[in-house]
Amino acid sequence: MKETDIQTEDKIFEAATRVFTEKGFDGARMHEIAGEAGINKALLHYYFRTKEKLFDAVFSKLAASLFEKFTPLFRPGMSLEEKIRFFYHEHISFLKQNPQLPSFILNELNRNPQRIKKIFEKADVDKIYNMLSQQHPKELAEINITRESMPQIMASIAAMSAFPFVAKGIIGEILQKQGKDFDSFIEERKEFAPEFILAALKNFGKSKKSKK
Amino acid sequence: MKETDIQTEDKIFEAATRVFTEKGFDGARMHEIAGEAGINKALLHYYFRTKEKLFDAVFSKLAASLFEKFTPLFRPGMSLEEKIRFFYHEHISFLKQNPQLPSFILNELNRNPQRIKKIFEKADVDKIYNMLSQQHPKELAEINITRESMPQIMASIAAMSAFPFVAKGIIGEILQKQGKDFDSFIEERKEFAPEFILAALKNFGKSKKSKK
DNA sequence: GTCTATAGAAGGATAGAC
DNA sequence: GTCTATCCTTCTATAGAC
Repeated sequence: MKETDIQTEDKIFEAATRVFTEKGFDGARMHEIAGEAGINKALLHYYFRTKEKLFDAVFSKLAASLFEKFTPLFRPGMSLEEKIRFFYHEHISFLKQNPQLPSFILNELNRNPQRIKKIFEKADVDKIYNMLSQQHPKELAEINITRESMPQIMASIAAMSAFPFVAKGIIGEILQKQGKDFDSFIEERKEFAPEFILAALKNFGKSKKSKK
Repeated sequence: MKETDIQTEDKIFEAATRVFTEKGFDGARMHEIAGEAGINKALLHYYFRTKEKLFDAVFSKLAASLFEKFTPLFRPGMSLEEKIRFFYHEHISFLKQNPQLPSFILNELNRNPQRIKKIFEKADVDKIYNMLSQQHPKELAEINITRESMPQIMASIAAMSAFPFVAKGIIGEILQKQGKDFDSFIEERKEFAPEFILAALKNFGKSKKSKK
């Protein structure tokens, strides 16, 4: 019966993923998850014991899948500019398939700061800066990216792709009045975001240098 | 007794504001709001009848206060560049005092799309574009802002100030490892955001034009 | 207007049969 | 492993005294 075990556990996990991402921890109901999975409430507890544990399993996996998408930025063999274009293309395509993901993750992370530490021994800006400056020493110097300015720049890069999804409600509504829709806005964004960031970085580097 | 009525109603409203912004609608508990207000659960219902109605009152006011901050962008007498600098300074200062506001508003807006329409008869990008192009015809042309590119640009401008607060959990954690803190990151951002956006707009306009 | 007490519903979790 | 039935707690909301 190992087969069915795994099948059921997976069904539960997928149902929980849907319900939790849509409603959040507080808004999700165990009986709704059971319904989505086509099984019974008691079985949820049989497999995952508590709501909290079920949530943790779902959250950890989703958080990992989200942040994993940043790794291409550190793969060698591409110029910085290529990496940025490639990153946005991949990242936004992924988010388009999972539009509630950024909201969900960022929110639960704000509510439960403890969760952060579990996942983020990795998220060390200094390491990221070291890797980038090894791979792109000239480019970073040219556009004036320093260890100091890294957090501001990284936050801005992430903002360009994640924010539209976090603000999907309003943006969708606004677009609708223009006779446009969210999906084509997002499609455009795959091009717009990297162009915008590259333009900013080029000019930003220049203005900083000329001041000195 | 009108005096005390208003005092109590205000106390409830303020307590509800704190609890709802911190925990969201689903996470908030009426008895916690009552406790925060220093009164009794029954009194909440006496003044606001239901949790839903109390939430609506709080939400409407907060959403209005948040989006109100965008109006300086349409006040005449400033160059576009000055407006952008001024906007970020004011907006980020405001958010620094109310760091959970963007998360709260955007989230509840995603969960309850009906709410949007109540508040946003105003949010019409075309109107905004018309106002801006009347006040800054040359400047807009120079940096190549068109009716078409408005949504992308507006989303990017909003992202630069709102996103750091939405992602406060992670960003704070990452900064901590560098021996920095979120507040000084935000303080820096008042300068960084406008410089970054202005740099992007300048260069973005150029690259688009030179392609044609 | 404000309180105590409580109704009534819903949620998470478990016991026990199959 | 899966189900039904049920316990226990918590939550929103109301009744009724003061």
